Amino acid sequence: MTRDRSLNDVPSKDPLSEAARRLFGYPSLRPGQREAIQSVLDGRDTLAVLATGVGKSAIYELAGPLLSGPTVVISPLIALQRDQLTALGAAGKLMAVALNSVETPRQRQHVLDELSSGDRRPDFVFLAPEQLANVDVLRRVAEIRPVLLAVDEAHLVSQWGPDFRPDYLRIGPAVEAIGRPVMLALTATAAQPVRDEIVHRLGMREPAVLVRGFGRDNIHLAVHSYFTDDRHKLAVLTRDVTEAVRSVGHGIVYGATHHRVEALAALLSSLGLEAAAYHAGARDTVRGEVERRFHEGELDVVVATIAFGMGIDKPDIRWVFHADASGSLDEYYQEFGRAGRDGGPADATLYFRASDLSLPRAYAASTGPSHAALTAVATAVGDGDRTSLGSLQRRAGLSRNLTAAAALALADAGGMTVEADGVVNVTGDLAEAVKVADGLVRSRRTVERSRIEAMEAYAAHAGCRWKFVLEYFGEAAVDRCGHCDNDHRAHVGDDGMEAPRPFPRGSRVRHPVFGEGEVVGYVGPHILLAFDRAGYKRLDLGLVMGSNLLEAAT
DNA sequence: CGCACATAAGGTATCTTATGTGCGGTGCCATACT
Repeated sequence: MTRDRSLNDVPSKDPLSEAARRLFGYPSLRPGQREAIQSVLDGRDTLAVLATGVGKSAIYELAGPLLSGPTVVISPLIALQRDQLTALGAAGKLMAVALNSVETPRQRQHVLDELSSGDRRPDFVFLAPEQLANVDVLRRVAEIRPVLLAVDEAHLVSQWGPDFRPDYLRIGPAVEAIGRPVMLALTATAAQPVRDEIVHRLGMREPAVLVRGFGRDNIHLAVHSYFTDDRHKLAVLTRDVTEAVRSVGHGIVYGATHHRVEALAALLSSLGLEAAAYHAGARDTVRGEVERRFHEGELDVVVATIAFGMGIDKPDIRWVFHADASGSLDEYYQEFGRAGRDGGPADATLYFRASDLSLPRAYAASTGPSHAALTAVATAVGDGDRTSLGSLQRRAGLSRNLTAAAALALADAGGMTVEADGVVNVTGDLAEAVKVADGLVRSRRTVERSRIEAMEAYAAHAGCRWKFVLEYFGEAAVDRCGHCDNDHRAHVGDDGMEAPRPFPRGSRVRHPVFGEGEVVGYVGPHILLAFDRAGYKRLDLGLVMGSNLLEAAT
């Protein structure tokens, strides 16, 4: 018999909040968290796009135990896994383990044994996606019969999967192999095309998609783009950094290359600031020391490449300046979003020159497996119709990742399948599959390139910048946010005339050249579209209206 | 894609301009060495 509490507890406690308090001591749940947990508890695959600071990990921390079974968490960085283990350890009531290459073989074996036969099986298992490629790990994970699989930083499926860390594309098959638990994908940023790719790649079934706002009222957006050359830009940037450190506090400068951030850090140091460089080329001890000093407030500024970010949750970063533009608005949003997490005022300023984008363009041009790699892998399959990724790698003479990326591209092209355990089955004509895969890689490069155009369009935008960002992420926005540079200038951009809006935001349209796509939003005299194949395009509304360039599609 | 740097060419300036080439971001994991 449950005790009737209606008499002494005026509003009856809801079970989620109670579990949150009992298990983790969370005083309350935020709206996004509650909906996502409920969705998972209802047995639905769930994609939660929740802004930084909402506490996404709390969703699987609570949903797993409430489903009364183990949770597998796919996490991209060992450092993040470590943070989560520490947090769960501090809560004290639940058992969490991680499997990664840092553990000694003994520790690793101990964890594996615990999965199979321990007296008490772990409530949480943290893994990088690469671990799922290990058949032993896969088997043991299957044995604990996980009830929930959570993919943290799920946008990486789309961002890193196609070439950098192809194991991100193998999560989908692995989910089937471990008994198809409920899936939960978590991210702080995903524009509509990215959401679609996450759902598709992970093989989520009719997922609930929860999107909390992308707006951050405390962050002021600005772009400076009047520079005569790079020296001029750096002169203005260093002046602004000095001023910002003096008047509001510490921040981050993002730069494009190792050499760039080293040089800038040295320059700022020579001006008397506590500045340090951070990039993946530095020794781990140096990187750790920079993180620690920044966290403890010893540094005025960290000058960093994109390596500095995930896991940095210092709340009082007052400004994020970009010495070089990011490769996409998605990345830019992630990076500047590290400012002002405490809710206090913060600045996100882009120091822009059009030539900044040449580097991202070069990366975009080389993304995905080359024709040579596709051919090498197709040839390595030979006459046999069943082989493994491991033997393909040896025969093709390519790296593990490139082999996997090429094999997965050939699988997309219908030439083969790649099973969770790495078994490759030929299912079609491989010569044909190479051609199709080439086409798929090319169209991916086109899409990557279009994302750079969106970054460029942001830099050039004369209207409200927040409106531009929010519409990019598929969110309705007011015409003037009041906290960006353009809104502070009088009568710039938006001239008050209502531009015509022939298609609702989010609706499907068809273009004679670019094919089908979705309406992202209306930016000044342009309509911003995300085409399935051609990527982001900004089209002139006058032209669109005048020539019936677009028609509604279903 | 385009910048930085190296080399070559031009014609006689220890120097300018043209042409060529390399290079650039994220991290897992396994394996082969001290």
